[in-house]
Amino acid sequence: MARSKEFDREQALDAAIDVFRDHGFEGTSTDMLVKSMRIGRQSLYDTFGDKWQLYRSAVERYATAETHAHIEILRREGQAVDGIRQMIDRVVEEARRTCLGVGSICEFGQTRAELVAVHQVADRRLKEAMRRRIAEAQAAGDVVAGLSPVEVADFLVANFAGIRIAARGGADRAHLQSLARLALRAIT
Amino acid sequence: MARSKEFDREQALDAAIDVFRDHGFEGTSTDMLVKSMRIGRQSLYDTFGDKWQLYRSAVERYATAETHAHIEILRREGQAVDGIRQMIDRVVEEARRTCLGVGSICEFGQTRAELVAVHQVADRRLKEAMRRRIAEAQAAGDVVAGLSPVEVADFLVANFAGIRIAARGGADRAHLQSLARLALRAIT
DNA sequence: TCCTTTCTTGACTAAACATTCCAAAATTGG
DNA sequence: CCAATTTTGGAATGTTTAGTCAAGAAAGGA
Repeated sequence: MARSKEFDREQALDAAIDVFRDHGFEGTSTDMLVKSMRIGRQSLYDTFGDKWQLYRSAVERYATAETHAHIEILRREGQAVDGIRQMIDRVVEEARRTCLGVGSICEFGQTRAELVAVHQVADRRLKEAMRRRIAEAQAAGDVVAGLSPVEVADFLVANFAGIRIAARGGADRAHLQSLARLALRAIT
Repeated sequence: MARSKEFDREQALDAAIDVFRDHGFEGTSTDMLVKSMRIGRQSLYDTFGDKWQLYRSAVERYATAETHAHIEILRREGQAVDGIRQMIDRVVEEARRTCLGVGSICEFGQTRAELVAVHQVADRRLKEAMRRRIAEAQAAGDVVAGLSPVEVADFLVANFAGIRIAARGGADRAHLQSLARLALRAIT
């Protein structure tokens, strides 16, 4: 069991994630992090190395959690197409909070190998699960059969990003729901 | 006519746009700007005010040019649906270069009223032109009649962002073309 | 030619920054 | 209750930053 004195590493990381989501890497200072994480400056450096490693850890943790949440909801429903629908609905519902994945890709593109690796792992995991579920939905006649599951998964993920950017730009819920509806329309 | 000694303000702004596209606002230093723009430090402050005003001017100029390019290609073809198709193709073709519009929305969201205003103007102009062309395509039977032109325009713009993020994340041309194809499929 | 205006250059300031150091306080295991 | 371990917060360090200043070079007009 964890000692009570030591601060909760994952809880602190979650606080860091919140800050990075709102301000990006360059827009976040170590002071902001220390205050939000409610740990001493030295603890931050002892536990996470430096600002960059903390950011990398935050992105990794976020990507893992987000991927897991996606996959979980995707598989929850009996009918594959319902799982897909609920996955999109969830993106709409959560879109008000900035996505750290989108943020880090926007900020760094492919310039940091460490980040690219994190994104690749999450991307592969998510899309593999999606492809299986899409094929299932195709077999059930709920998703158009002429499209490859790979294409469909890529398209949906791109639309997640599109919905999130629209939300960050100020689009309201109805607007986002309309985007989701049309994305779904493309594949059914 | 412009004097020959004075540097070209718009040319310098274009150079600034290039830097901001790649590194964002926070990731760009005034040194980087001065070097890329090939003007003296003092000239930068005299001409553009400060780093933030320069950024705002860059985003505004970029948004205006990008909107204009979109609309121009949208209207070039005789058939409305062909204009729409070519507009999407252009996004795919240019997607390798980071979009400053997407970048600034990602970095600042709605936190800076000055930026929100710039984006709103561009957004309104582009979508108005798109709605007209979409209605035209619907009348010709090339775009599904059951959808409102407003919805379709919003959907396409969101997919532009999705395609651009995918490209920034490393997707190759074939991947982007597939995204474009599916987006078009949703509305035809 | 001289004068005015504009651009450049490099040095400068002052603040913010990430990171390290240190000593005190807190917490735990024994 | 003691000793080892951690956490903390403030001070210190050295770098980077945005922005200013002042002297000089280039150009154009008279």
